[in-house]
Amino acid sequence: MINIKEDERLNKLNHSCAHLLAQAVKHLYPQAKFWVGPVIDTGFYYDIDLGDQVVKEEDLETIEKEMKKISKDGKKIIREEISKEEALEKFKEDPYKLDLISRMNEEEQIISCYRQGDFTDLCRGPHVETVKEIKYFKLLKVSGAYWKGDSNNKMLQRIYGVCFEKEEDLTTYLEALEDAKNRDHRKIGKELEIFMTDDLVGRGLPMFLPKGYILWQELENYIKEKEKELGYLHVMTPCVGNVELYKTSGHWDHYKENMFPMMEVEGESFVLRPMNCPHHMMIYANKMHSYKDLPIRIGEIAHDFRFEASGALKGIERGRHFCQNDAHIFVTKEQIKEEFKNVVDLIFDVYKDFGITEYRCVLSLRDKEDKEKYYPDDAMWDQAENELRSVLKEIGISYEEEIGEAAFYGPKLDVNVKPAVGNEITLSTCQLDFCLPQKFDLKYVDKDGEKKTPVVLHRAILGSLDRFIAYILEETKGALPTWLAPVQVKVIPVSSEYHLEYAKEVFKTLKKHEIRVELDDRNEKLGYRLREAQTKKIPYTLVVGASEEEAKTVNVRKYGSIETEEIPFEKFLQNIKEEIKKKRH
RNA sequence: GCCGAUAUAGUUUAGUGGUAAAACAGAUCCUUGGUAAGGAUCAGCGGACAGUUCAAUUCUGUCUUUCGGCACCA
Repeated sequence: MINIKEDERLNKLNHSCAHLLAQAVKHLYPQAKFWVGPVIDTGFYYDIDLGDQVVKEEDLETIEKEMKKISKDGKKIIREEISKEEALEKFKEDPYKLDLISRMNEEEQIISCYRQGDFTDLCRGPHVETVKEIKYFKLLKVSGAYWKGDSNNKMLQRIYGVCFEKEEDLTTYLEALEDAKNRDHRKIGKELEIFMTDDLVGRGLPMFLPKGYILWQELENYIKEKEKELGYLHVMTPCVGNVELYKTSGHWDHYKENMFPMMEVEGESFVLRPMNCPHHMMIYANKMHSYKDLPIRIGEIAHDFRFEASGALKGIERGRHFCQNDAHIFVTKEQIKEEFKNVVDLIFDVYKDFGITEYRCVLSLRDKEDKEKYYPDDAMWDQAENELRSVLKEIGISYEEEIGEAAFYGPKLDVNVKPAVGNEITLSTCQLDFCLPQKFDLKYVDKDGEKKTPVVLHRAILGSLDRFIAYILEETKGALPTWLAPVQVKVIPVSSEYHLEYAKEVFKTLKKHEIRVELDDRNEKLGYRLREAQTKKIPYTLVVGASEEEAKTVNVRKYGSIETEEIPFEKFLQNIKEEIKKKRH
């Protein structure tokens, strides 16, 4: 989909459209005060304070009409420059504008405004020449948005829209939005019976259905195999822990808001764990380690529970229970660089297998000013941040640094992707931690016989299995690669009366070779049964009738293709087994 | 959590101040077929709790769910 912010002409057009929106809103709601109206990747929005009034979805049409009216009127958009003093005087009734002016650089004494007819807005520009050029636009949605993005602040009204040069571009864009909705994992997950939710079970607590659990197990086995090859040791730990465990780790202080409330039983207090780092710390502490043992890599497909804000829940992409593909790697300070590189290599090795090519790497660093959130050890932080940075540079992946995004215990690398609908999500993460090992007083005996504290790398490659499944459902639109498909082959006898025996033979042989196969011997028309195999996105459909029975062949149709091929059954069996074994994109 | 919307059959949707419709899926029967929907019959529905009303699925309120955003985040 086109990125509007990065296209020079569209950027200008959308920015001007935001002004047009503001002008229309001012006509309809004279009390309106305006905050900012930036261009974003998907169009533009404007944040507006309407006092006690609220814009509803049904009002968008009225606003659009007013915008069209102003556009037709065709006023010129005129740039005006005034001094800072003049601006302060001109907008003295408008606290939002005053805020914007006061945030400008000391040196900036000249302030530019754009005027169109009866409306003037503070703005750097650039804009199109006249409002007449703003013709093919649509207001998409309205919502609340906190002023300056801070939930302690007042909530303003945000109206989203998009504008194009040509009508057909707008139509194409709106169709693409619809298309994205059809790719949404919540829709596909329901259609293909991957997972379900139920009010009675509870909000944000999805359940995997038989077909979904097959997918789940394949992914679990896949990643565990990879990890085993790399020297990971897998463990299993309980989902409930004594609250003292989390007080020791510091999570109780830093993370309580996101945890289910404490359970008090027989004088003891327990919590549902939001993560399993502390459990793995205790596993490390279970015995004395030598420097020769490090790195020690402890992995777990771990069930965790987080009390996510109700508005944040989103199918299996974000629930209150999820399963992390988690591991904690205990290393010496000297090993940080190499092991971090190993993890990054593993991430991209996995991405290659799944054909994931569109992602954004973020190096999350601490905010040096925020003394409260982050573990206070500047030397450690500096060292850690520098080492991660140097590994990323060495490997040569492009990344962005974000200040203040680090975990309280250390800096991290996040790999983010865009879902079909909604904001960017983190798929993989690797976090450096020099804090927990100290809190749990972990030690290893070094060469010189001295006890030293290791450093920990927290990492998740598939992130959470739940989220990863959501992601690949959207990427594949539900047409999963054969090795992941819950049903890999559908066998359809042309006639259940005459060809059933051979069909059963094919079915049984495939089953014996652990191919996930279904036999459709229902008394339905062939076309009907074929259609169903296609809508369920089954990778291979085998039609068998008289000629196939005679020649011991199968008529193969691959999902998404209308071509068919008659090949010896033995050959098909061999091919599919090889394909599944490869597990490659 | 906040702002707004939303809730009808297993699913996707229609409709109504007088107890509800269709398609697909399901069951039974007929149909015996060559690459995306053969036919007939049957069964199945108003998120919860209040209020207004002779009468509420329909109007109002509260709660809950889901969705779009904000904030938060694997």
